[in-house]
Amino acid sequence: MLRRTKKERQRQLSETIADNPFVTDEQLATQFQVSVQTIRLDRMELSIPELRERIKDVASKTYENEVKSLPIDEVIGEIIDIELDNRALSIFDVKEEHVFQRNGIARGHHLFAQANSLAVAVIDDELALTVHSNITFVKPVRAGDRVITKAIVIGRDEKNHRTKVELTSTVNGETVFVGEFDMYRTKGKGEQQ
Amino acid sequence: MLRRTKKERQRQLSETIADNPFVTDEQLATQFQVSVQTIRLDRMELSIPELRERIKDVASKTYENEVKSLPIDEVIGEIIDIELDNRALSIFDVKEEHVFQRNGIARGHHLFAQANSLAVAVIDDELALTVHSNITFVKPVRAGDRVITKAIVIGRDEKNHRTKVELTSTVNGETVFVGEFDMYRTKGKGEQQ
DNA sequence: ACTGATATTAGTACCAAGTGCTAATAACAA
DNA sequence: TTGTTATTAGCACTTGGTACTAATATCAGT
Repeated sequence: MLRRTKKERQRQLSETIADNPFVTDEQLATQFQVSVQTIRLDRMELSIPELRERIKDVASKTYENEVKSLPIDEVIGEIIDIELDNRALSIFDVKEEHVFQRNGIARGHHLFAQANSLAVAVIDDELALTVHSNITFVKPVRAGDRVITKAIVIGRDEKNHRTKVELTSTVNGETVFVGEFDMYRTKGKGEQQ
Repeated sequence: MLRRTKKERQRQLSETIADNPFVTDEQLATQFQVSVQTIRLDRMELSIPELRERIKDVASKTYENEVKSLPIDEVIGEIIDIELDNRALSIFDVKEEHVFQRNGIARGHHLFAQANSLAVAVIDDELALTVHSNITFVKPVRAGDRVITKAIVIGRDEKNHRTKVELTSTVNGETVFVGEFDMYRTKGKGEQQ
C-alpha cells in the first residue's frame, strides 16, 4: 500500500465527510493525496453518496424537523380521564422527534407541555392560566416511552382566584416528572354557569 | 400579457419556491405553463438562486449556526446571540397557533419551551438536561408579541455537575416570564475538549 | 524474478440543473 | 406603425458528479 493503508484512508474519509458533508471529491483527493478516482472508489465501497445528495439529505432533515419543533395541538398528550376541578389523566407517547438527536433523551419542554396542558384542562373554567410552577425532571424519558401524567387539584384560594394542581408523570410506574402548578382562573366558586 | 400578469406569476413563484426550495425550473415551468427560460428570467429578476444553491443554503444554515450542545433546529425560538456558559438571547414570535382560541393568551408551555431551549443551548456541553425549574408567568403574552428571552448562567457546582441559569422573557421591555433552571451537564470544568 | 491479486490512476462518454449570451418572436400600448 | 416589454429558443459552457474501460502500480508469495 501507498501513503498509508486503504483502510485507514477510508476511515478518515468517512470521518471527514461526516463532519463536513460539503466537501467535494476534488478537495478530498487533494487532502488525502490520491486521485479523484480513488476517492470515488472509496465512496462507493463505503456507500457514501455524492456531494449533492449529501447536501440534499442535510437540507431535507432540517425541513422535516422544522415542522416538528413544537406541537400546535390544543392539548399535548391525550386526555383519557377527567373529573373537573379534581383530577385528570393523560397519555403522551414519546417519539423520535421529541428527543435530542445526540442522546435520545426527551426534551424537557415536551414533558412540561403535557403537564401544563393537563393542568389547564383540569380547571373547570373558561380561562385558566399558569401563573407559577415548580417542576422537577426526576428521570430521563426516551423515545418509545409512554408517559402517563396525573393531575390532582390540591387546593383552591377563592380570594386570589388561584388553584394549586399537583402533577406527576410516570413511565412504567416509575416517576419521571413532578410539578406543582399555580393556576389562575377568572371565575370564583359560585360564579360558574 | 399572457396567462396572467408577469407580476402575479412572479409573486406565486417566490411563494412556491419559498415553501419548497427543492423544486426545479422545469417543474416550475410546467406548473406555470411557461418555458423554462421564462422561469429563469423570473428568478433573475427576483434574485432567487438556482436549486442547488437553495438547497445548500438550507443545509448550511443548520450547520453554520450549530451550537455545541444543541443543533439549531431543536431550539424553540431563534438564538440571536450566545456566549457559551455565560449568556444567551433568543427571539420567539408568538403566532395565532400558540395562543388559546378563547382568550388569545399564549399557552405557557410555549414560553417555557423557549426558555428551556435557551437554557440547554447556553450550556457548553454535549449533554445538558433540565433537572429542576421554578418559573413564573408574570404577564400574559398574546399573538403578535415578540418575546425576547435572556439566559444568564448564575452559578456552577462542579461536584454535582449542576449549573444554574436565570431566564427572563420580555415583550416590549416588560417582563412576562421569569425562571430559574437547574441544569445537569456531563462534563466538569476541566474535562471539556 | 515471475505471477496474481489488489490498489490506484487515467480517460472517455454521459447526466442534471443550471449560467450566460444572442436572437427571434409575440403581445400590447400609444 | 412603431416602440417597449415579455416570452421563447438555441447553443456553448460549468460543476460535480456516474458508469465504464483500460492501463499501471504495488505488494505478497512462491
